[in-house]
Amino acid sequence: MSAILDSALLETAPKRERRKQARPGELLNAALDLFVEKGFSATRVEEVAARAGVSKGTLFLYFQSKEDLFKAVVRENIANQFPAWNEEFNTFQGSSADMLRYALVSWWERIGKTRVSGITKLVISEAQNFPEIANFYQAEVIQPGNALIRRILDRGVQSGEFRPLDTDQAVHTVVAPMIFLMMWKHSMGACAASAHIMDPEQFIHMQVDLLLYGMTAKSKP
Amino acid sequence: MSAILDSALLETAPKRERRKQARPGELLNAALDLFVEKGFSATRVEEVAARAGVSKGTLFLYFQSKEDLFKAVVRENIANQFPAWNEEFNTFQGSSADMLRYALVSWWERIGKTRVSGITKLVISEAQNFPEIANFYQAEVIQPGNALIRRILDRGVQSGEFRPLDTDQAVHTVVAPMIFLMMWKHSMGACAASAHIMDPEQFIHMQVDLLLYGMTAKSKP
Amino acid sequence: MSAILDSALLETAPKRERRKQARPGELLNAALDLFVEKGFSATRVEEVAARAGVSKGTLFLYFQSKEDLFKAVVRENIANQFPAWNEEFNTFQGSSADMLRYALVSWWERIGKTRVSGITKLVISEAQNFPEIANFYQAEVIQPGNALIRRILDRGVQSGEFRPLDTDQAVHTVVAPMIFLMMWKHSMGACAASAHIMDPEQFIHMQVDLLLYGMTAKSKP
Amino acid sequence: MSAILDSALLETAPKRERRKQARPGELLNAALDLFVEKGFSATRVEEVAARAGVSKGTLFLYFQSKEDLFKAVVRENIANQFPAWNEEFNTFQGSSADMLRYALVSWWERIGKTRVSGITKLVISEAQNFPEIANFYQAEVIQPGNALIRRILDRGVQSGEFRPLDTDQAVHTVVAPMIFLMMWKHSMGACAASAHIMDPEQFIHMQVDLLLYGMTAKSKP
DNA sequence: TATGAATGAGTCTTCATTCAT
DNA sequence: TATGAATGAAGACTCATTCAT
Repeated sequence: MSAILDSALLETAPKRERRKQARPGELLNAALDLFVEKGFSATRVEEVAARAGVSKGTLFLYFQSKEDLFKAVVRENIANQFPAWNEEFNTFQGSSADMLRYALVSWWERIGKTRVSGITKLVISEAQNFPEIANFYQAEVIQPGNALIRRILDRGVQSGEFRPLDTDQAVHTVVAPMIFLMMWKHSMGACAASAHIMDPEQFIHMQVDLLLYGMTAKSKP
Repeated sequence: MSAILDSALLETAPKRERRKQARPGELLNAALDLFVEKGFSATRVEEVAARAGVSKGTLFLYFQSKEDLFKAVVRENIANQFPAWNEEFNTFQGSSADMLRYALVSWWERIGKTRVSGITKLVISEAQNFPEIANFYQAEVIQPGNALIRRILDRGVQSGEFRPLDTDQAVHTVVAPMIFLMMWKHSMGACAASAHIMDPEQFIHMQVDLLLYGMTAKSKP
Repeated sequence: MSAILDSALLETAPKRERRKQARPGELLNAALDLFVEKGFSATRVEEVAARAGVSKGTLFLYFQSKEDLFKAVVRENIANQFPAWNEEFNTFQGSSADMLRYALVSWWERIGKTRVSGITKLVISEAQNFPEIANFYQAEVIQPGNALIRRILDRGVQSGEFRPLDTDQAVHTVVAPMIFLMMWKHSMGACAASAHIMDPEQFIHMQVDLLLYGMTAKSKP
Repeated sequence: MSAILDSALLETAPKRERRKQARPGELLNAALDLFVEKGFSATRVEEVAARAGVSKGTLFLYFQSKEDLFKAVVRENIANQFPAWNEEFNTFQGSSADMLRYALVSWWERIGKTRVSGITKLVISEAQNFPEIANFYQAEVIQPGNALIRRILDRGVQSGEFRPLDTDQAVHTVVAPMIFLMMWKHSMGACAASAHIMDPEQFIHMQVDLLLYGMTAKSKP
């Protein structure tokens, strides 16, 4: 079939295609791509809409504002995962050391290695210019995430597996390397020259080793 | 004649004249503050001018564009330091191991711990949206910086102090932790909760120890 | 058959059917509320539809445009009353003075004191921005209304009860206070502080007294 | 000189004419025109700018927002007159009856008969949709205006010229007809057919007569 | 050199109206 | 008939850059 015929036929295709429930998902997907690629401020809602194959107005049918769109992206891709994680942790069988390692490794699988981790880089980069977003992220991601980690640490302390810890503080020691990984991946890691010099999985295991060594030793964390 | 010498000499000039000559410096200083605080895109040239005590139009007398202003900030604060470093390295007396440690420690003193390190965070955060800036930074900072480090490594290899290395690659291993430190400082490090969990000087010495261990060992870098 | 009779008959029809038939009426009712509350321009068709319990699309099934909806509101609530008034006036028994008083008092009862009077305020407030609406209102409300009043005046003049008058002009003298009342009610009258300083019924009777005095006196109107 | 030469010469005229301090005044003047003609909501800032002979951006150089522009129009044309009025009232020689008449007549001369009175119609028409404007107008125009009138009434009561009054309430009785005049002028009065049926000056004097009659009589206000 | 007035392209957001189902 | 998804033109406001003085 010739290109001419093709385009002629396509002319008759419905211009207003309706995909109903699919739309929000397509928009969220496009938004995730662009937010990760360009950041919050530099992402144009019109481009998000275009990438999702809809007009600008359609986006505002599903999301009240650009900020709202961003929050939805965060909820869809990160915050929504917390209940499942909570569930997993409730039923986890094994030592707290294994649990910590499992948590970080599976975080890497589900978040860190995917484009979703770009969201964290974005928030860190632009939080100062968008306080509302910073607060939202703090409340919906950072606090629940920290709580999840603290549960593991508390579990280990209570079982005597870990030595007594200020778990509120120790949480940061666990989380910091993960944040570093995300920053790395979406900045220097995106640069060909630097990409190979760190293996994330290896890095995570090394961090876990370090952490466990510190938390089982008798000295301060 | 360096800007630093300039301003020193002009201290004695009549105030009006001195201010005139000092304008670019004041603008660069204000720009550095604001770029570090808000990023490139979110910094308003008008605010830079206001903070320097001049009008918006005056800024464009000295700098052709916002991008040009940014480049000048980079040159003034980073690129300009390379000749001095080169000089120091030419005359450095001591082992290459000492030289490497000295390089990283003095980098921390002169760049890393100052607000200048915020520029690197900015570039990493926004490079994707401003390719021209990325290229400029690559050419004027990253490449000279890497060259400087490679000189140390080459020196060590040639003297037999270090084992044979692909120094082009090894450079990244040296630089990456420094970049990490800057990202940390200007993102998580700015957050009170995370600030205390890492001591930069200690971190640098640890990294140097690791690097030297790796580079003097018989295994691959 | 009038809309009122329609809805009375349909009371006994099955609920679903009745609702179907009732749709335009519900829309007109909601539209009247919102037009009066917010004005023409600031009223959102979507809100009208929502208040009528239907979707935005349904509204456009019954009314071609927002303007058309407005015209229907005017017809339903004002213009439709003219035939009945005409009928009443045809069969009115009594002096023309009584007739004039009756006309104004019953206008107050049926229009002035109800939310319908808000329409007049709206038209006066926004006519300049919507010439089409201004023309429509002129043709469908003002002219028939004036004609109605002129009939009374002509009747009085012909019977010798009133002195010879340029009734085209005199009509304005009769109508102006009614318009004032509507403006008052929907602007200053809505303000608590001013609400009590005028009693509409009293005002109307006073106006009628004045008018009759003027029209029966020997001097110019 | 031919049209061609003319336009050729005009090509060389500066496109960016600078009139400095004149700008805000020109913008306020254009804004007053358009606000009165179209109302607040329907007035486009771009059109205001165009009428003032400047670009959209220039308007925002002088006024932070459309609302701010409107407030400036009100201040410039109405609120600014209160100090002068206060001064006049402080030094007024004569009876309080004369003073009241003088106040209303000079109000008509300076406000009522000018396009400025259109602002009051606008506020009354759109207050419901712009609460911020309503509050502003209440605070900057209505309250000072009422205070001015109350001073006259209080003066008359204290001198015994007027009978004891609840002057807070009586103020509305004085103000209402003025508001009516403005509404009339900018709605029905703008309509050719109704324009002649009321003479504002005559109306004002009649109102004053009525008021004075009521306030000097022994009955309730 | 220094100013600051002026510009206009670009951005988010709204809403009457259309159309496939 | 009824829906509600989709559109796109329009509007307020921003800001890097230019230019007359």
